[in-house]
Amino acid sequence: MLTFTEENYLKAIFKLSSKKIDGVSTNSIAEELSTKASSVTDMIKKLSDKKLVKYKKYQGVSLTKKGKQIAVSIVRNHRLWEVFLVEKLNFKWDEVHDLAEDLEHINSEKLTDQLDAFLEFPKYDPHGDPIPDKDGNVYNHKDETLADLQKGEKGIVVGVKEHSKSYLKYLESINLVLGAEIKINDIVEFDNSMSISVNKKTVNISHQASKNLIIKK
Amino acid sequence: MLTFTEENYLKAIFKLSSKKIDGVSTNSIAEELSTKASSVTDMIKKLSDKKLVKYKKYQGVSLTKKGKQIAVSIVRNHRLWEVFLVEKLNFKWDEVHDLAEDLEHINSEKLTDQLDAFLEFPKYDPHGDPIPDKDGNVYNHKDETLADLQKGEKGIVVGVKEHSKSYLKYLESINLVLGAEIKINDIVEFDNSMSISVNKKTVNISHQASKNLIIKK
DNA sequence: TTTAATTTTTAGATAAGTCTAAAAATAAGA
DNA sequence: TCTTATTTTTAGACTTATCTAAAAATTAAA
Repeated sequence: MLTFTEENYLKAIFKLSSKKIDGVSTNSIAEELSTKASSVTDMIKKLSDKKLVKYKKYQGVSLTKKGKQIAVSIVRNHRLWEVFLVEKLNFKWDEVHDLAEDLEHINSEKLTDQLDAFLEFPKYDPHGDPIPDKDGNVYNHKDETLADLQKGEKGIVVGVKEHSKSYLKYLESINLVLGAEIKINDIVEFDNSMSISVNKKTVNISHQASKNLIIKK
Repeated sequence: MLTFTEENYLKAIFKLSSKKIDGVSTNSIAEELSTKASSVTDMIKKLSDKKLVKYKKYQGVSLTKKGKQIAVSIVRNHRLWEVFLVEKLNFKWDEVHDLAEDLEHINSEKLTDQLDAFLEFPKYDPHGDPIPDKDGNVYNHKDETLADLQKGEKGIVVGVKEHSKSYLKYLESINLVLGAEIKINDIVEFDNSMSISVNKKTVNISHQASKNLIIKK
């Protein structure tokens, strides 16, 4: 059995791995977990002893098959709990992350599978992130964002690339929730801000905001 | 914020307090938590510093108002999660304890209250133990057990005093579940075992088993 | 390619929770 | 009451996860 902390390291390495092909750096893990590089080195040695990560000094780190399995199952837990909190307990999409961070560490395959069934096997969490299936397969959205659309094009909101409370609250306030239909009215060339239509209302949205909204055409 | 361990100590002291009027002994806490008396002494000092327990050397320990509040809220969490696991996720009553031991430590008043509402404000957990309300009030069953009934009397199963897997499984195998109606056919004077009727079937039950089954006449 | 900057690792310390073994206090028995 | 037995506490040590500060390795720049 792994500690809470060990599991969080695996999850962090998994998250960072998806962005980089080669080994993940000590520093990036430290930043992801708000800790120090020296602490990361210590922990990586431990995870390496347990054959959960591949590690060579100064060369970065990557997950072994076993380590990846564990990381994915934690992500699966996390996202299923988020669905539960939003769908069943009426939480808002900006309120569930911290609770799911705790709930994800409750390790019981039966619990996870029963929860999955109870929620009727959801494919995505409340932020549009894909929920890994029982075998650990994850089907990510294509990385097309609102910022990639041209004037006149239409799209549907399917996810977010930024999960901060403030961003999520902002999106909700202008009805940019999952499933919302968007039409691009205009793009300001100067700062790439957009005038868009959502729910028959027109709003302006900054580039900073539009490039974090995942869209399906 | 308290650690997992600190919370477990408070819960243990709360449990033991309900059986004794004066201070709870170091040894009994050690036994309850499967740890050593010396560890208990150390932790009690810490909890005392935090004003969660009243403690005088060699005189045992008792919860302060604040300590009791925390303990009760953990018990509330525990029992609500047990209801969730049984009612919503189809767990058996002998499978939920360990999971609830983990889930109970997720501290969020909102989570607890929303869960309570989602479950439609249950009064008892799957073992018949009362669920403390939001204000910390607990309404225990009268301590009348099957062993207290006389020949010819009838009763309804409302709870158990022993929570082991083996006992719970055994009860279920003879249909002695919450709500079951029992009639005492006969009592063997020699060993106080009983012949009883449940669901129109007749079974024999030992004194050891009957004295742990809480009954309402 | 040699020096400078950055990243990573080591060394040594700290805090939490635990343990064993021994000392101190309390309770029980003759 | 005095001695023995039991309970509780103290002392010192260990483990896990963390930190700071300094050393080592790698990368970047002149």
